[in-house]
Amino acid sequence: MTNSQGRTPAGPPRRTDARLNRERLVAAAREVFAEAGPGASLNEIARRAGVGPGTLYRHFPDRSALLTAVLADRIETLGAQAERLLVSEDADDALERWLRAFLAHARANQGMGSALLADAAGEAGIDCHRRILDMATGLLARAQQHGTARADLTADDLLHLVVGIALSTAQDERTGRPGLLLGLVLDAVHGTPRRRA
Amino acid sequence: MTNSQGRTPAGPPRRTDARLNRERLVAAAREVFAEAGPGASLNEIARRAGVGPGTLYRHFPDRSALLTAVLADRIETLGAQAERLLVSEDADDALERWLRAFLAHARANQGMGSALLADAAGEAGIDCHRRILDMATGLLARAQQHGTARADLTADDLLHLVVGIALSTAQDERTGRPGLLLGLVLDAVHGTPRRRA
DNA sequence: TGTACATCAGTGAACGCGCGTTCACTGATGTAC
DNA sequence: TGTACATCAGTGAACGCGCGTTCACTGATGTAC
Repeated sequence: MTNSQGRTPAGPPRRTDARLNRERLVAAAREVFAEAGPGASLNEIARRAGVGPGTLYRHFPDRSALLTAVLADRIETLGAQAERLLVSEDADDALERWLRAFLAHARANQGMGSALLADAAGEAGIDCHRRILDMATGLLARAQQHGTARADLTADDLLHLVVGIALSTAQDERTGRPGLLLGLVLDAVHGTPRRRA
Repeated sequence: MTNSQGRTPAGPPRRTDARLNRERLVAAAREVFAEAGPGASLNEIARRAGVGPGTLYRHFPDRSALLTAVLADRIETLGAQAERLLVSEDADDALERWLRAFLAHARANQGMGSALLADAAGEAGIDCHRRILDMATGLLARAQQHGTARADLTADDLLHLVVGIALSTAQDERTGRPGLLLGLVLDAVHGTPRRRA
């Protein structure tokens, strides 16, 4: 109420060691989730962060809170990019660029996809979902109005396809593969629906 | 060597109770894998089959053997369908029908996708992978030669996309969704690649 | 600036749980006569 | 067809493991004076 140095009620903890540990935990979680998927061991994350398991629970009441924290800065990045792209010249190109970025993030964090799509536990998870969906919706709508994207297409469909690519190529070492598959999907996005016989 | 009543060395066990239990285990595994994914508890499967855990291990040395057994009849079905479709009239339609069937199977058995694609443990898993890939390759090649499928497309790409759809819609209750997404992918399959600016 | 103290964060052993897996034993089955 | 037996399958308690989670205690930090 009085001072402002990280004193905001919803902000990070105000003690510096607490904040440091929080950062360590998120960093470790990012690593471990990337390696072992969203079901990775929380104890292992605490271990990797160099703190006791109790510390992890002090900062993050459950797995989904931790997942959300890991996702948060990725989403921040994507959000910034979306804003920039929303005012760019080529609406189709903007959509493509953003989807490629999203794919990269989803691949780097297996949890992203699965956490975002369905049973995204907790309010925070829902919020992530919503923000991603909003970005995609904005870019897609513009590509439909001022570009060549098909009208019969929802952002949700598009995200499902991209997340699918991320999931099905999760253990694929060939780096070009996901981008190639996304290219195929993008062809469908800009093509016209087949005429049914 | 002498008689033929299930005496084949690689065949199912010859005692009738053993065979019955094997069938029960596979049926239970089908259920449980469908519910909990390929990482489901083996003890739970044994429990659901009404046998002791030891019995499960007698029949299936490891999880992948069990997964493979569950997949086997699905693959049998898909294989029969592929043979029929390979001599059907419309090559494009044949590919589409088979992909839709494959998608349904992959969705009904979350394990199918992940087990088939990457770390398909063991020789049997590799074999499943190979068989599926062969079917897809045959149908795609025909659609490329006698239909309208794009030439710059591999069966592996196609399967990745379809498995991606299966994975990303795994917990989706809307039944029409996966088919719709596959429709989009099929549009890309038959469309021409975008001209790059 | 220096000190005392209340508060908040960290610790890590411990718990209960379900998992995969084993193995000594029991029991059912198929076979040979 | 009927019986004796060897073989093979089933049993399920038990083991060790790592998991998620808790909590009584310790210690560091920021604040007030």
